[in-house]
Amino acid sequence: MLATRTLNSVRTLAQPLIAAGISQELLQRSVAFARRRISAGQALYRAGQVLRAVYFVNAGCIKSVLASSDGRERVTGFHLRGELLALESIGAGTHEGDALALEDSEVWEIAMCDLMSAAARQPELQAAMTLQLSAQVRAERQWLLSVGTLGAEQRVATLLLDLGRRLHALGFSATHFVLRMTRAEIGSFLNLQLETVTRAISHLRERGLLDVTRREIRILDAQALSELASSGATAH
Amino acid sequence: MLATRTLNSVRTLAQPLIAAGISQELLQRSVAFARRRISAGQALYRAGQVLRAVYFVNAGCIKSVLASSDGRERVTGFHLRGELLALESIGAGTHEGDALALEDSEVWEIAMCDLMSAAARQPELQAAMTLQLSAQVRAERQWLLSVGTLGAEQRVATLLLDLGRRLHALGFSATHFVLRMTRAEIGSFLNLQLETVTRAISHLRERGLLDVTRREIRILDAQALSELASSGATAH
DNA sequence: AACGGGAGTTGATCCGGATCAACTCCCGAG
DNA sequence: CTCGGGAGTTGATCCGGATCAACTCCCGTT
Repeated sequence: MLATRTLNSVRTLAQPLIAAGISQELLQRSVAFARRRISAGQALYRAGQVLRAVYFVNAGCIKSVLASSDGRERVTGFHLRGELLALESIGAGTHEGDALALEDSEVWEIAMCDLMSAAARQPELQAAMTLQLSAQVRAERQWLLSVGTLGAEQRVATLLLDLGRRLHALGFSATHFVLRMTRAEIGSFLNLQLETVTRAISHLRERGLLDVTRREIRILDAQALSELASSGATAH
Repeated sequence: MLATRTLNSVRTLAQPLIAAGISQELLQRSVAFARRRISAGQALYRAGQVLRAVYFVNAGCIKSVLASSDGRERVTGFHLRGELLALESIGAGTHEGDALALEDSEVWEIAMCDLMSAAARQPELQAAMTLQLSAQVRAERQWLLSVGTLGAEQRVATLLLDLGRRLHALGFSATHFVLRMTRAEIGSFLNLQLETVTRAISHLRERGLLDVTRREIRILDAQALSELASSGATAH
């Protein structure tokens, strides 16, 4: 089955390691790590905690959340297998945000001190980290552009297509999957209210682009969806 | 004169090198670079061009712009002395966006091949790049949070305070400066229309927090301004 | 089986900022 | 000096999404 590739230059919203140059294999032979299971709803780490490790998501789905001192808060990403968490907190000493498991998940915990010494020994690992981070900056910028430019429906469509694409890259169906997050979490990520997310999804369903039952999504017309997602900037 | 420090934990919107660990001095002795002058309005580089160098801003003001294939476009940053440009395009091979001088500026051009070989020789330079990039990711996230959470006036206030803070760090006044960018460029950065920027500034003036004459800004009550900037999320 | 509660849906209304439309002001070119 | 045009300001109106308010539905408990 061929990937339902979008035609336009939509970049992926998160940055899987493989694309960025840190192969899982390079990690495995370069540094020691410990497997760790987190059950749904549990925190992998919290904002402000001392940065002791970075985490490779091996299974499940993790959301990262950034909160400001005065209570404002936003989901900054949904992370699937193959993504690296907390790397951006290197240099800060503490975690910048929370990471919560949306379902039972497994991560590989890579102790900071091991990572640092391995990176010092192995220049290609250090270089891979640089690549990984620069790709993350690019993804973040692209996302900022999308959120700022697209209307509510377009943002939702973009997210659904992106999730499908990422799941497909992991061997799952790109068009039929189950959301691991609530409407509120989607809204927080897309900078929309949960009602608006619901309405956008409903509208996409009415137009025959999707089939939806609670969290279960079936993309019926990926082509049309991706055209919608990148169509004229209705701004907001 | 003491810095008009904001009380809350506002992070700087851009990431000066010094804070992130690449000292200017480390750069100077590690790699060769060429001085290059760009006059106002000229491009330092354009999206899609092959990434031949990264640039250290030594004087002036440079804006970076990200555009999507379908015409949407956003200013992603205003860069002053001490900032490094195009680092996030490492690994992409080509520049992700345009960089335009907002006034006559000087940059130090660091050829990619030199940077790469220097980084391979000097682990601390490679590590510094990692730090720089991770700080950039954090700044980007913080900004995403702000733009998504704050109302128009709060965003404008945040930007003005931030510019003041950064200028102050360079030895200039934090409260009296001249904007190098148009209202439209500010709007593009803040995800607002230019009229909205104008109105926000006017309103801040009416409330006695600012004194404004075209591009000349005088912050009269930094305290109140910073309280406003971080006050309750009126969302948008 | 009844209950309770979180998640999702849908409708009505409101509002912040976008959009459209004149203006003014300043600056640079001839 | 005059002229032209880009930048900024201000007002009027519109609209997308926020907000408020019922609902329904599903699932897990007791």
